[in-house]
Amino acid sequence: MPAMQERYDPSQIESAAQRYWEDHRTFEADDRSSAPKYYCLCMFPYPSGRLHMGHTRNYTMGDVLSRYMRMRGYNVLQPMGWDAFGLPAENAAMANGVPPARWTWDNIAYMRGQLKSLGFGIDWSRELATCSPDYYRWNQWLFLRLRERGIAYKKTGVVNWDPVDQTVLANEQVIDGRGWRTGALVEKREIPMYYLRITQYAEELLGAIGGLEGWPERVRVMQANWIGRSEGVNLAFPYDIDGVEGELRVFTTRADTLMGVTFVAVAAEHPLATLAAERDATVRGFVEECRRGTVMEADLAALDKKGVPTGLFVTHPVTGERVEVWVGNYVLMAYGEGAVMGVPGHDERDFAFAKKYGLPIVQVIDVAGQEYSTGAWQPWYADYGRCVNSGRYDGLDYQGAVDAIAADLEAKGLGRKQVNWRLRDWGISRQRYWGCPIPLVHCGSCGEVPVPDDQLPVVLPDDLVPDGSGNPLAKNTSFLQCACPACGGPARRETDTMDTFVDSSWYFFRFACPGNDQAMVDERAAYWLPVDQYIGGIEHAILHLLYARFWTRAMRDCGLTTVSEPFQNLFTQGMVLNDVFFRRPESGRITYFNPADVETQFDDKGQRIGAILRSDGLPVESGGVVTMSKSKNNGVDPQALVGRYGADTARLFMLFAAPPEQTLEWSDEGVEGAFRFMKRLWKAVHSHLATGPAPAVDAAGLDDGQRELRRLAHQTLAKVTDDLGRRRTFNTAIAAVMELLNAISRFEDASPQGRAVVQEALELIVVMLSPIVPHATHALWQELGHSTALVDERWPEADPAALKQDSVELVVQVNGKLRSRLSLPTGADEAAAREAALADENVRRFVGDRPVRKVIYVPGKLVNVVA
RNA sequence: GGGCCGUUAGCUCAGCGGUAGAGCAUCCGGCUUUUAACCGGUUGGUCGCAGGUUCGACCCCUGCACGGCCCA
Repeated sequence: MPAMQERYDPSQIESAAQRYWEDHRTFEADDRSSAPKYYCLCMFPYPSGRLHMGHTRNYTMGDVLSRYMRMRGYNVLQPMGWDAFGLPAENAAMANGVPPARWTWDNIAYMRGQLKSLGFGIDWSRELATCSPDYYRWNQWLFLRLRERGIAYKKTGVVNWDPVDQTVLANEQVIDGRGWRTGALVEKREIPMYYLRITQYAEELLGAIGGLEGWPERVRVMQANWIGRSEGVNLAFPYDIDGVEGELRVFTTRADTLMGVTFVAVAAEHPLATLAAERDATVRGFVEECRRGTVMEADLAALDKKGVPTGLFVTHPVTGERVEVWVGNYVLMAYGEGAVMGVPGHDERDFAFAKKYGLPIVQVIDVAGQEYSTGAWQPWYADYGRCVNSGRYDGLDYQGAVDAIAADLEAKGLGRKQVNWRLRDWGISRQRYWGCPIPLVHCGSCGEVPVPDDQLPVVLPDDLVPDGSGNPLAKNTSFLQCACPACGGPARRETDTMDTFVDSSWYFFRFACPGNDQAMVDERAAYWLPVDQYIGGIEHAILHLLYARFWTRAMRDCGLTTVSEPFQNLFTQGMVLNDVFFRRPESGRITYFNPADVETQFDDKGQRIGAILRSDGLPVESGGVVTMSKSKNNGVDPQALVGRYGADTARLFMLFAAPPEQTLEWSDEGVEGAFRFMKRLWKAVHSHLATGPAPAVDAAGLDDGQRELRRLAHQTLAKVTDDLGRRRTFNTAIAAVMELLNAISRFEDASPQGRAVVQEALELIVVMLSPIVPHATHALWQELGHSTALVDERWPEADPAALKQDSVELVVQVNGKLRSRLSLPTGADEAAAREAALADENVRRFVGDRPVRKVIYVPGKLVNVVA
């Protein structure tokens, strides 16, 4: 072997290591193995053109776990693919006149190269793209199975309609109620769409959250809130308006407050609101205003509560009194019955509403020891208590009142107990081109006909260029025209495509069985699923994960898998932030400058005092630290980083700079620091080797200094093992290795055993860092005299003998304050510790004349003398 | 409006009932035919605020303040 390069040269080291892994097909996973399997999956990217730092961070974490588990002896699968359908490709097509397909495949090719340059241990033989017919044919196939089972069904839904472009807009294409291209006021339109009956699984999806022990608590809470089960009473306020009889239905979780109802409020789209709007211009104006307003709960909650009376009255189901109907801007048609009962005495929102419009407020719940006043809202008004002013329900508690009222309503046919869900069925139709075609045909004589399985896939033409005016599929006769599969007559294909969340709801199954053109999944999926570790951004905590959990169950009920929960463990990594710099000219638009072009200025204490643009030397304003984004021009290009410092430095910095679950603030100094560490490591090995081969460690013959370094090395191994394996805190693992390397450089013992201990410690460092900086460690392992490839090594165990200490230092406190330290032999008992502590000069001084009341002893840690 | 998370050295973070630590930055000193340099040392902390529990609280509890993330 040629002598080791003194200089750390990442580009040469990294291409050599990557070539080795590729030549040896190191990361191609075995579909059957006697070793336990480990399926490590990162959320696949949308092929937007370039990897951003968030991807890089995500995939680095997945790679560390994959490589670590591989060294623990697992049969590891780490695949990668592309979430390749979606709107950005259509936007790019419009901007550049290039078909979405070509744009997408070009992006994939580039980004694949980026991922390879970062050295991720991915099994590329399983790569998939959701825009490929081999993949999406199974979307279509399963859709047809779900349709047969009544899980997929058709009903009308509301879409955003741009009247100028004559096209349907996605929610993100509507900005302040206007179309993003035309600026025209967007209208709501009702059109037929396909839905998946996810609500049929609501109970199961909710109940199973309790079993997701490997998921972050906050994600579980978010999912539970999203599904939103609530128990209550569905009840009716009958009415007779101009001889037309009907019932206004409401759902309430607080039926115990029914006797406190002083009004009811309905959504702007509610039939009674429509009726009132026909007769009253004020109502009509208000309804219009509401329709343009938000449907987001977050906005609703912060909204100024507004309403107008309709002049219509309904009958209270218990008292028979007249109750006026209001239209409220805070009532959602899509939730519950689109109407709520107004109980201003015990609902904060209703209270504010009643105050604003001078509606009566009645106390009907009493909480012991509390004084009720209609003057101002008190938080306890919403608490459970006993009924008052409620006639025959007086004195009942919450459950008693709900039971009694529900029973009375049921007897009258005016209500019953009900479980209500916030979750709604999943609308999957998109009036867009670049997506998976919905495999249906419309025939004049047979109606809607499914495409037979043997004619799947319905292939999306890949040469169309959308122009913004509607779905190009609807104008493409070669796609549109077809023969009816039932009667053979002329028919028209469905032009709606599927929501891209469908594509990502099962890609993890397909990674397990690539290449199967006969079935959606096969027995290989049974081997690999469920995913052992799923890693991705918190922004997918709700929709993607919920849809995947649902789709997996749908596949299960079609007999395709026995798995119900696709993701055993979930890890959500934090986002990557960076400084924002800008100038705002007196007139004109704000301009953002990339932090790479800005120089930060410090005073002589190192405090940041300002920043200037390099190109003109003039100051720029700082906008704080926010998520990297195109709009703020504060992204850092992973490729530039790899080119300048190498993949290992990029990986090291991203893992070291912040705990995995927290946000990471970009710092060029931090990157430099990581690079210096790589050089230091390289040099430490080089200078150690320069003095010739080291003998084996003779554990029994070490002096104190040697034993101490060896103990630190094994302690570090124990910590890093725990940090990578259990705690998943890569930053602390790296910090511990840094400390060990510092200790090695301070260790000046050129004796044979001194050098043996250094050799062992350096080898441990190289092994411990290998999942994190795999390229440099691959090279260093061989420099340290091994003919094996580091990636195929087993993870070592800390030697218990090396960890043992002869003596322990005990902290001695008097009344909880540190006053002294003791060194005692390992295994000294309480009596010895107590005796030594009480004999200590400092302890005696602080205890003084007072009698010792108590001595607290924590073995191996401390003695606390209470006087 | 609600839910969740955070607040420890100038910065980024460890520590989660028992000695307040690391990396980076600063400063000082070396080394160097410096130019993607390196080495040694130094400085730096009412652990957000106020109560409570405890022999003992950065750590547990309560309240408050500030910041972040999420809510078709």
